[in-house]
Amino acid sequence: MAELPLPDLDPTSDRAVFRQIADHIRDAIEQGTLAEGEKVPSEAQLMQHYGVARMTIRNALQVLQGEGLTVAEHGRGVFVRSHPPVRRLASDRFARRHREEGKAAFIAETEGAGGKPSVDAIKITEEAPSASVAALLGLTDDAPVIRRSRRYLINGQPVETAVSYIPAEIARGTRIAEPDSGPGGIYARLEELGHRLDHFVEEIKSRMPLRDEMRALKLAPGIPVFHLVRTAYTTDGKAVEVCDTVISSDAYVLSYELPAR
Amino acid sequence: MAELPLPDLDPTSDRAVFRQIADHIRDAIEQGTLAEGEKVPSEAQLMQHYGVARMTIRNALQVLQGEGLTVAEHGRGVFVRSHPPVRRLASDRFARRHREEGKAAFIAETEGAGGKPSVDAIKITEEAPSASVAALLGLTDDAPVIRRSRRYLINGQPVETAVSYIPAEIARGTRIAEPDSGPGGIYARLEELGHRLDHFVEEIKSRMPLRDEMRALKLAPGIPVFHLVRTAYTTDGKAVEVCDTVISSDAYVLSYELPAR
DNA sequence: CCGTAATACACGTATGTACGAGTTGAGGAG
DNA sequence: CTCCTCAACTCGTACATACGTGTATTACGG
Repeated sequence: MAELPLPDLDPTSDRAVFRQIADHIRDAIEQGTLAEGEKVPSEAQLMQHYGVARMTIRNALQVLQGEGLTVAEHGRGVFVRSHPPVRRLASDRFARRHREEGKAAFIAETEGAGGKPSVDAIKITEEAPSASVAALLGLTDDAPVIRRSRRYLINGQPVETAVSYIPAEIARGTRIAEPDSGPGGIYARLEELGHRLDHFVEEIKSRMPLRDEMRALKLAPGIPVFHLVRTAYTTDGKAVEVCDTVISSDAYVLSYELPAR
Repeated sequence: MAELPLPDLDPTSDRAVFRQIADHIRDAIEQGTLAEGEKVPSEAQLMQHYGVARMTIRNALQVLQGEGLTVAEHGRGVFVRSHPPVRRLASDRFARRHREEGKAAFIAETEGAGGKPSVDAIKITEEAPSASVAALLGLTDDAPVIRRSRRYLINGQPVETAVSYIPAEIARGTRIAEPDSGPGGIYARLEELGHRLDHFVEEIKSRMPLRDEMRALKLAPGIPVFHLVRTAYTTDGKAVEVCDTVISSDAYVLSYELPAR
């Protein structure tokens, strides 16, 4: 094992021992002494080095894991998280010119960046919308919606789950209610149906994933998600779609261009 | 103490005991049985209820804390996190019409939402930019920048830290290099100096806060941050400012409007 | 030479104990 | 009645121990 030069504890410090240890390892990571993917000394080694109990070491390691700096692999060790190549989700990804090329936004964007896109777990149902979706779509209580849920993967790695809601009055019986929505995706279909799209509004939250999201996106502990809700408006000001997506925050950087006017 | 009806453990389950306990409490929170701000049963009570060791209870509580669902208060108990009123950070906040009203974006926006804005810890220095800032500003190696760092608070609660970088060639000796940048903020000053702003590009990451950020924003464990880097471009395509901000994710929802064209 | 079984090592889960430190409320002193 | 002290309760930190489960290496037998 390559010797990692860790400082000794400062017994005069007020700072808890396990925090001091976490600080030492964090510093080593931030300064590159411990490189990405490299193995952090084992619990036993750290116990020996610092002369403390295992619980203290585990507390320290848990701090780092909660910060998303390390991942523990059962039976193998604790490793410095390697940050996967981050993709940029650009604000013009729904521009009509892309749609007219016949590809859905995700496919076009991923292939353009040299990745192999795939879509997974497509489920389509018709149901009553939640209160918040109904409000965004401007629907009355009992108007049903078509619900399209699916999962996006890049090179087999899940990166995003998405659920679209379209008023059933618009989508029922059209290709929007089929698993394969055809070239250009559902936005192309909506325009063909005479709903000329004018703009989108995206609302972005950041939070820790729920249990299900952690599973669906194969997220390591300490990795938050973007929760993005996009509403599509037509030129006559009507909302025709709401898309609720959860995006792994280490797969993407979001990018927006804003006019200064 | 109001009795919280928690299920018993399932001894046949593969799921670790502390995870089962975390699941029970999480369910109670999600179903509203445990309301926001309410006290989770104490460690001693949970030990008694489940008949397990304290470490097992603490592991369970730590899971929930890592998910941002609860906060522990030393000497008082563990409480269901209450989500503060979330504010919307709109994409038109830097529109010229706002600037011309003579208020900086943050002040105008916060007062509009009925909060008391304040700004804190203003520090201005001149220094050599980091490689990434230099690249965004299109500067050569040794061209210095003016660095304006500050912290924004709403009703005394810190919500955002921001650091702006402006080429020293532009800002040196102007009001941009003073603590009070005057009405309309530095964007107003830049336009007065003949740098007519055309558009901004914002890049958004989501991640767990670093130690310093956690302190500066008074963040509870389990709360991620937005890391937003905005670059301001003039009509002749030159970058004149880079603003690097870290925003508490439970203070804000970001909102953007995108054209469909 | 190869496959398999034993082994060492890694983290995961759980028990029990002890003491420290912040908060709160009850009860006694003034 | 008020103030203060103290006890009780809370979470925070740290120790010691034991066993489970997954991984990788080594040694041995075929």
